[in-house]
Amino acid sequence: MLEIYTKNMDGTWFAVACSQQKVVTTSFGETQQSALSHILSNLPYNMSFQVLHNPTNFAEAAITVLKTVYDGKDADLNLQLETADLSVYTKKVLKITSAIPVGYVSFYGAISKAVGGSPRAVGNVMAANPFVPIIPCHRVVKSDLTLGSYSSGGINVKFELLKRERRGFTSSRIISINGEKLVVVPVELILKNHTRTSPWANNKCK
DNA sequence: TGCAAACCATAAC
DNA sequence: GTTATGGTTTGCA
Repeated sequence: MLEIYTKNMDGTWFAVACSQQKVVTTSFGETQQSALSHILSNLPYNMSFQVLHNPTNFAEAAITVLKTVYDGKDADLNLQLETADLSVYTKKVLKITSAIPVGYVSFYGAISKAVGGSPRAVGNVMAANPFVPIIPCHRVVKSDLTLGSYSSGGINVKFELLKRERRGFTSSRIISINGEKLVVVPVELILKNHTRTSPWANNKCK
């Protein structure tokens, strides 16, 4: 039986769905309803579940990880994620995305070069990411250094997440995961670019 | 800059 | 099966 647990921390609702000591999907949102409905949209249509009022230790621990990542802190990502139902391609994209360190971002195109497929296909995987923000799809941006989009909350949320992940890095680097190489650049580059071009950051529309 | 075409894994018919 | 849809990129005017 799938168990769903939601919790409000510092004004944001976090939600996890777990089964057999594994995380099946996660979410967060402004309201309990938005977090919950996002969770449900990631589940098969008629899967049965129960909403926990008293969390298991595992659910509580999972929520804590969500909150830690959300706050831009370095998290210990030792959670078991249930990926059995995902396609091979999706798993590859999620895996390489999870290797992007805090304080850096990468690009849709860079990821598609590493794992195959096209930038759009990578974007599709991100949009359907079952493990936000544990799998840091907010660290994937467009190659022109603009944010792109963010389906779980919009680009304002993406921007805030990245802002909290600033670590003061100054140069890009290449990380290697399973022999595949991926360029990552300091998140500061994106923040700088965003404040310069964003309509709401400088009070100007265009 | 702005637009159009190519990109390719999924979801929806 | 086939078509439609993107969290994109690139090239060309």
